[in-house]
Amino acid sequence: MSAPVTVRTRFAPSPTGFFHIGGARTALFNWLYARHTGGNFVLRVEDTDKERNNEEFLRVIYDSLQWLGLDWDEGPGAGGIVGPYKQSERGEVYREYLKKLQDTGRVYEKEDALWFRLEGKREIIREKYKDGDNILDREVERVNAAPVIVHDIIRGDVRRAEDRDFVIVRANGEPGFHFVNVVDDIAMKITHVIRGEDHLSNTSKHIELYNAFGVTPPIFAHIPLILKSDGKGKMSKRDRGSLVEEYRARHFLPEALRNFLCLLGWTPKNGQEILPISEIISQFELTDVHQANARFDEKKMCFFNQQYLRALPETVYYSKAKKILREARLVNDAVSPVYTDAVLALVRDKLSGLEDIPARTGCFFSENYPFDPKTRESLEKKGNPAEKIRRLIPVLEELDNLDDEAAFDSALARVAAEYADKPGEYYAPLRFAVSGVGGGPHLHAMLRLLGKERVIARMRRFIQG
RNA sequence: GUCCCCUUCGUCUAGGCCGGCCUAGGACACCAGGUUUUCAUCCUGAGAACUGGGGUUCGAAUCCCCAAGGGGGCGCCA
Repeated sequence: MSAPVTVRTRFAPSPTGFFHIGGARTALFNWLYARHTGGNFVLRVEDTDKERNNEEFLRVIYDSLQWLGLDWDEGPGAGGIVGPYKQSERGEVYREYLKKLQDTGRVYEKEDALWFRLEGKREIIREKYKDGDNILDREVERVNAAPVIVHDIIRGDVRRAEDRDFVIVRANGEPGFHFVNVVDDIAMKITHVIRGEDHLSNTSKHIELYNAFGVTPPIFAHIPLILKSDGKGKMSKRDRGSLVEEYRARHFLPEALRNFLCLLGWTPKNGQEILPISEIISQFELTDVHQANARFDEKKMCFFNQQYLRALPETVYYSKAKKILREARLVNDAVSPVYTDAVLALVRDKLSGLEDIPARTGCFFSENYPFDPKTRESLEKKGNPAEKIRRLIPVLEELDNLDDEAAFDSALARVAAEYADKPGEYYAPLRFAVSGVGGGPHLHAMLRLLGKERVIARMRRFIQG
């Protein structure tokens, strides 16, 4: 019996671009597994390539992780005993491990860089390789190394042989990815390496390094990739809808995105799709993660967002929605909070997401709302909307107010009867006249909230415009 | 080119390890009806898949082999 070991997972982003969905899902699975096992989730910044790194990208990563609720136990801002957690600050650790590796006699210098030497017979071969879209030809030294086995929780044992030496310290003196990745996972006592399947082929290099260091490799779990919603290949930061910060800017609910991401490559045993994170944490197992890549479906993502929006407590909804209204400059301090709340209550069940709020509520906060040309066109096919509105004005003026729905309906029915129309033909034009759009909340509730004076003024504006 | 991974409805998937309960279930999307005298809400319903070929077996979506297709790697990027 070996002593129980605390699980330590890590997310090791490289701040060379914005934070995309694939990275977020990798972070999420690492986080979930750590939380599930009561282990630690470490954040490590892989910023060895100084040319391509940038503070702003780093900020985006921290913010996005926090927004998604993926808190790290160790890492930048959180401290920890195996730091520092930025590779740019770990030069000493790398020098120490480089020395260890050099002592094994497996390191040699070529063209100012330091290389790791594989063991096996060597031969020079010509091989074809891909450079962008071109297939080119080159001469390389191939090593007939013994295959290594990657013990992968998700894929089983994968055999793969490395066939060429690789760089561990670049000519500019900076240590390279394979080296720092392995060194840090050793030094940080990482027990489970959960990363995208695109790293599976690299893992044989990593195992070679672990073997050279005389260290037992961690447990690997190569998770499936997220493919773009349409077209070929995996999702990349250039694809539309691939950036976490984009969903944040669009006021998606982070819990919804997170829940949706969980389901890309993993399914709860009970089949329930929308479930609280505590439930996901308790059900999450790496052995249940799928092997096949998944395509990102933004429509389903939106559905999740809508479901989470419906379930939001009222006070949370109001406060998030008001923030959006202020940002969109639809309301300011002069607008009554009671009126604002009433508007927000009215539109809530029509929203597919918080991002719809400005469009859905605009007509409640301005008398100069635009008229949607498409709706106008379809109304005009069924008759003359302006004429119908003109007929309604005197009748509505006779009412004391618009609070009584029955009184309003019967007034409208009288007009319809007078012109031998169906009452139903008057509702759509009236909605359009007072809001400028074809859909929206319950018509009567809208009229009541606007009040008789504003409604009639709006009807007049419609006739003139 | 080469190595590695994968392959159930349009998409995400259940089932596969322990072959018969699968005339393959759910979700999103789509389509059709209905309700709401407006509506992007709600309700009901329909269509929609085991990549192909061999094998093993009384019996295969489920096990084995091959092929095809998809994805990824093959950087002094990470």
